[in-house]
Amino acid sequence: MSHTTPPANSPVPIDHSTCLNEAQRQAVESLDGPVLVLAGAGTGKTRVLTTRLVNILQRQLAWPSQILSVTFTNKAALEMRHRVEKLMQNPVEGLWLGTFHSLCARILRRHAELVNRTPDFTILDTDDQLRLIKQISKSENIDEKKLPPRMILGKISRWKDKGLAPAKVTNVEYDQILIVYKIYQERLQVLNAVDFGDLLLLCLELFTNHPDVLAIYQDRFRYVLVDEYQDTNVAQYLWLRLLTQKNHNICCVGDDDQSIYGWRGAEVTNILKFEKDFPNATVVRLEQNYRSSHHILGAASGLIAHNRGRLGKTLWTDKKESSGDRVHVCGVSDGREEARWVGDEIENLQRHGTDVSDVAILIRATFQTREFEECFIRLGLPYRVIGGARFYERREIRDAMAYLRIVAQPHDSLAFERVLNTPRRGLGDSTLQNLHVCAREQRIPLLKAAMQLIQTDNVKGRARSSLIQFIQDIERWHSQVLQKKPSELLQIILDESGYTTMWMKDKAPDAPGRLENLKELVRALDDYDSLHAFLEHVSLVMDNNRAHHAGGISIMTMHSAKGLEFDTVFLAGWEEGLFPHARSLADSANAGLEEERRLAYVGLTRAKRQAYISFAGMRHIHGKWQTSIPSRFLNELPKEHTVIRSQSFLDQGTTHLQVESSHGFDDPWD
DNA sequence: CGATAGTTGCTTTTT
DNA sequence: GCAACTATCG
Repeated sequence: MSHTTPPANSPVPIDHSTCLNEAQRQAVESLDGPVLVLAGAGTGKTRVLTTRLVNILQRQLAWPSQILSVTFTNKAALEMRHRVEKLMQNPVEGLWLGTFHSLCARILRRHAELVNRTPDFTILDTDDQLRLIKQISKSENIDEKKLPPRMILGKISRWKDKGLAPAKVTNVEYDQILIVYKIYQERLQVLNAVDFGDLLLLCLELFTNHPDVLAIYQDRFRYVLVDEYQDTNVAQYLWLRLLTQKNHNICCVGDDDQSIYGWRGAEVTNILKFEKDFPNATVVRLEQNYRSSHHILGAASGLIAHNRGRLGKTLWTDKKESSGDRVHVCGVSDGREEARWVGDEIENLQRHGTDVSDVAILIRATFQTREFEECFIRLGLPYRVIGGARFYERREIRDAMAYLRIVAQPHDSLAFERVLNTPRRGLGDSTLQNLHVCAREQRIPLLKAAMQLIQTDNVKGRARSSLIQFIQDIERWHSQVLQKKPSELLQIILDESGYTTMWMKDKAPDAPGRLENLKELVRALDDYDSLHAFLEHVSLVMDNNRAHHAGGISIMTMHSAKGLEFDTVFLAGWEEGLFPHARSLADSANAGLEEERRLAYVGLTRAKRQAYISFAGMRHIHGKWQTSIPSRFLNELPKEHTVIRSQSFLDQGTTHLQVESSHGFDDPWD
């Protein structure tokens, strides 16, 4: 067969015959009732979903705005829209296409008053959340050693993932955390803010408490489509169930073997019990893989077969055994050598005509990017880090963002607090305490409290004049929000507040870099006409697609590689402790291990033609050298699909890797 | 209040 | 190896 999989970003007309048999095709195209497409990696799940979407549009069964399509990332949503428009040969206006979070935010803003917010509520990020939790912990006299804020936040987030508001939590075991949860929710309401979990939780509450509102959306969305269903959590499941109760036209696609977000509250059980939850559901199973070569598929299948508790699929391909090489496994001495080996291999591929933008390096943890970056810069290889060290999480960017927030939304107390004394203007802890007391007593935002305090003489001396100045500044900038372009306004704020000066005077080695980043932010703001649009974009999308259009080798975590495919894939750092990660083994029997194995499966199946796996004998972690032993996953790869390659230091004595492979891969230092 | 030096603890993965 | 917190002094 001459079937070839088109690159993810170049849509082609859908060839139904290659993806689906006749019965399956009918199920997908009949468009009536619930459908679950259960399929393995590389079987074209997203294409099936697109087919259905285009079918609905072409048959004009529904207006675009009557279709709700949920994808896992905003990037995937954009891509899907792009494909649909290509196939429809027209822009499609009004289609509701996005992530659960962005779609919920859209609904919530329309009914904000019903969840005790105003339509311009702020969406908090992790940093803001932690700050709040810390404040509450302190005022409740909770020992941060025994109950770290991170852990409290984690627990609260899990509750939200399950759709549990404080009143619904029954687990007495965590009574202290529950108290914090209650206060936290109250504080969010006062702040006119929501966090990520709230977007779903509040939307769920909105639907349950206001049947009239729910009815609007049930009528509106005649068709609902969901991608990556195995990664939905309970809240998302409940949300979908409410929405589809009327029309029952839900179509989900997913693969239980690719469920890798359990730590974030995703429930594989959602996909396992689909038929029970949506009666009369048609289940379509796709098992022919169109992506990977024979050996890659064999290696991945052999690996995932070690998991219990899966629906069980046998992926097959009609690609010939000769169509590709075995998976190469290579041991190296340390992280630096690993990077050099990968760099050498890529240069080799380049010489044989491979385009490096078809090559990806997939890693377990983000710190692994560094050595590859250093090496590729030295070799002059073009690369891009995807996800990685996030731009919007850097301190200077967050400070600048806080300035924009307080100027755009004067009630945003968290932003106010962040920049009150940044740069230093003599408004320290005591002034802040003062403001907090005043704000809490009258239930007003900090900025309002500040305005009141300067009318009285509760604040004296230098602090007083500083505060007056600061308030005047904010008011002036606020009055310019609609007049100036967002990028100009930011430049004005940064200069007038003394923020730029602060970093220019700073003699720390990273200060110039931070100034660069601020410039970059001003540049990014140029693409937006409204400050509010930008702030919404940042809180929901958060991804940094600056490097998006540049080609080059992609470096990313296996988690962010989900849904993508590459000609050649390097999987680095297959060592016990790193992959499977030590922390994932600690909890819940072998559930953590199985999720790691699924992650390995996801990683391997990203490759179309060639996969390389490497492991290092030592790694430089936390400034200390640590020896490591090869990952157990290496032993689980069927031997007939792998080939072991040795590298420099291993050359002399390490053919024993092969000889003793019945015992597995030994620690090269043994 | 702010600057500085010293101390801790941490890094799994992300919408 | 770094960032974020803490103690101490001016």
